[in-house]
Amino acid sequence: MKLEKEGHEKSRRTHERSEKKSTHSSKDRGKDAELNGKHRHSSKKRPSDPGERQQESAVSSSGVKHEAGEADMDVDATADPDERTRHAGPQKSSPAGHNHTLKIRSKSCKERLNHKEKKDLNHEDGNLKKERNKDSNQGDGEEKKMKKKRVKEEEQEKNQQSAKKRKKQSPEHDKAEKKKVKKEGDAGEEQKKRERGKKEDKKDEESDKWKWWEESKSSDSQKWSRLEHNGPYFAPEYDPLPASVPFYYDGQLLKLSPATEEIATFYAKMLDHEYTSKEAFQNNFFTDWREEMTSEERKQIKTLSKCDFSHMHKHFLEKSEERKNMTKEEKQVLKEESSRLVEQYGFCVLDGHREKIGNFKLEPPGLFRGRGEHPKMGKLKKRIQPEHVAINCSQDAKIPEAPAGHRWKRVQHDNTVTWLASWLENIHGRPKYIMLNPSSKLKGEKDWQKYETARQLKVCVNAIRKQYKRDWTSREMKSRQRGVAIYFIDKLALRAGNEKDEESADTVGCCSLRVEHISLHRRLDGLEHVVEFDFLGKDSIRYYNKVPVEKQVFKNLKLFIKHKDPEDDLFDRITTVNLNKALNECMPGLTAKVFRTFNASTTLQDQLNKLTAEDMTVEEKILSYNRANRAVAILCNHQRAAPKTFEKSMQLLQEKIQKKKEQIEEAKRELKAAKKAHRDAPSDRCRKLVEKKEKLVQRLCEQLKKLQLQETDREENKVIALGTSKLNYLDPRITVAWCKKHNVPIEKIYNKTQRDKFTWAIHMTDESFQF
DNA sequence: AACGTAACTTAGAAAGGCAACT
DNA sequence: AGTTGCCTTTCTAAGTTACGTT
Repeated sequence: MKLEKEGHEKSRRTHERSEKKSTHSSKDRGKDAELNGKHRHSSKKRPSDPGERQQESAVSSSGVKHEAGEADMDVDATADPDERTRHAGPQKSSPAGHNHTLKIRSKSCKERLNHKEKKDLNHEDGNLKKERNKDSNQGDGEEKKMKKKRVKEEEQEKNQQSAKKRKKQSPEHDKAEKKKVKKEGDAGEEQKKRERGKKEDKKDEESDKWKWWEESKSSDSQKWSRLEHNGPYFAPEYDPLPASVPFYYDGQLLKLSPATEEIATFYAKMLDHEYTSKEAFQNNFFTDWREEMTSEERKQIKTLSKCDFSHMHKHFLEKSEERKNMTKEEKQVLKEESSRLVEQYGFCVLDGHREKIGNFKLEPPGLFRGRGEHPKMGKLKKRIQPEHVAINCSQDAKIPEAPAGHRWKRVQHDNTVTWLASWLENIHGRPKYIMLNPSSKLKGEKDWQKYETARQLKVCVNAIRKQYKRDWTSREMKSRQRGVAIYFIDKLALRAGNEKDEESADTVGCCSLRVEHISLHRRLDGLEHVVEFDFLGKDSIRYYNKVPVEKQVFKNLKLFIKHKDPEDDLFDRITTVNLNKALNECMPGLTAKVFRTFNASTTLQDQLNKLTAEDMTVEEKILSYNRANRAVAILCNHQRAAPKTFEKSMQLLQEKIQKKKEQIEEAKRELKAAKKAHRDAPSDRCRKLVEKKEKLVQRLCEQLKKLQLQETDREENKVIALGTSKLNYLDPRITVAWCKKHNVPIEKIYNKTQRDKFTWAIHMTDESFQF
């Protein structure tokens, strides 16, 4: 009974969600659920105790048993990463039509659903029997918690110690650290430092760098011992428009108050962006704008369409033109100014080392631009005042000075977090932070750890795959759904897919997939059991993919969608929370996103091994690397808008190719003629001419090949973004090892920023590294 | 458990800058 | 010298996950 109710609970939420215009708060939803679900128990809680569940399940059916047998015989399709890359990936999309179908969600089918779904699930649940493994790890979890607490306390005590005398590891980190630090003892460390000192003046930049990866890893919860910085840089005050730039309302000249004018300029600057043509954008903007007006202005300005921003718009175009046309000297002055800013605000001192800050500039006010169909697009992002900003630094540090006449919201000394300053953005009311640059120790160490976790998954992934395949035939619906969900996450590198509120764009990940996002094809394009995915993921990027799946998965999906409406959750019994909990029990530190890292890095390693040959030129090797990189980007669905100049530059390239072809034709004709001449009247001169022409043809053919390669490369890259995976998913040690092994200069693969971020990997990796 | 929130990672667009072409 | 096209950097939105509270 409860199981069935459990399912309703989540489906119910989706229904409410589709009623975008309704004013229901999330709290109301619960109430509704109770009212409408007459047949259900009134309790909303989901069963937590497996024992509780046992009683609810009824007799097993032969059907389920049968299925179980089949599943065991299924082959592991996931094992072949090649297959994975082949299937995953964006196809040419028709976003307009797509959005249309996705957006239309029927409005109210609560009753219908309740009834239907209940009936069906009832049936299925009747077939579910006692859980096989009823060992709950609850006790285990408790213990872990306690242990963590103890460790935390221990760490707090050690807080006072200085950075250089790094404490020995707490028991929790023992394992990880042994792996990482086996090389150097403290003595070696010291020696190295001294040596470094000697070289100091030779290579300023090099010697200055903190080789934190050569030190033993510091604790997990204590992020620093000492932290000092100069606070954030505030956006410059608003500089009012010159009187020569008019604003008209309904044909009448209107002098706006500075505050009102400032907001008007935000809109004016965006006038030729398609954003401003959207109704939601206009409404949100206008509402927020009016709120900031003086009462006088508010009385006058009532309709956005009567506002004439065109002069402002023109003014800003001219200004940017001016900026472009500045002389070198003027540009130089600006450059120096900005580097002074970096000098003053761009760095902090963390545990005695100067570290780069990532975003030391506070976000300036402006209009919020969400991605996709964001309901809040166009809203006013307010100016951040010092009174909104919290500062985090160490107790003994000099507290950054707030701008004259202002004070900070608060100053804290919390070394369990990494941020230097934080504030609440006013659009969603969520905190934002000023944190360190990716090249910093704090970020680097975490990054390293991430890849180590992914490598751990490599060790136990087979067991996990076995487990989720077992779950496909579980007698418990929840387990089946979890099994299929983890399978998707593993095979397709889907994101976890948290629930979202209506205040954001309607995008989904694995756990939040709805019935409407998949279609099942018993047979498609000569393949069996094909699932067609079509949904908007993070950043409203479309995921479209047709994937053949195991028969048992297919059967399960059919079961999951039975009697559900398109806008119901596909996985109505699971959430990211309990999915991650289950994963964590398989392997400490394992969560859904680890699969993405793991599969991405594994794919890169495999592809590199496969695509690189010793006899290749450096250029060819780089091409191979990019191909491998692209396989990963496709797997992770990293897309970009096609470059604006794509068609044009493609055409240019094709013209070049055409020309080359013509050249080849001509050269061939000449060759033929030369050969004929040589046959008719053999001579040394003729023979040489033939040779010369042969070489020419050969050379031209090679050039053609290169161009054509470039063409396919560019075509394939049209909507694929390689950067994201390179920066976030691919263990840099794979790349470094590959470069060393194949004598490819690292600069050809990583640009400056990337080298900075991955300095640790570049220093510590030798060519034998395998992910 | 459910919920809310904090902290941190991941993401694509836009701006900026630079070098190769015309 | 101006233009074009590509790559890098900056910006900040949008995810995930951990954790505390109710």
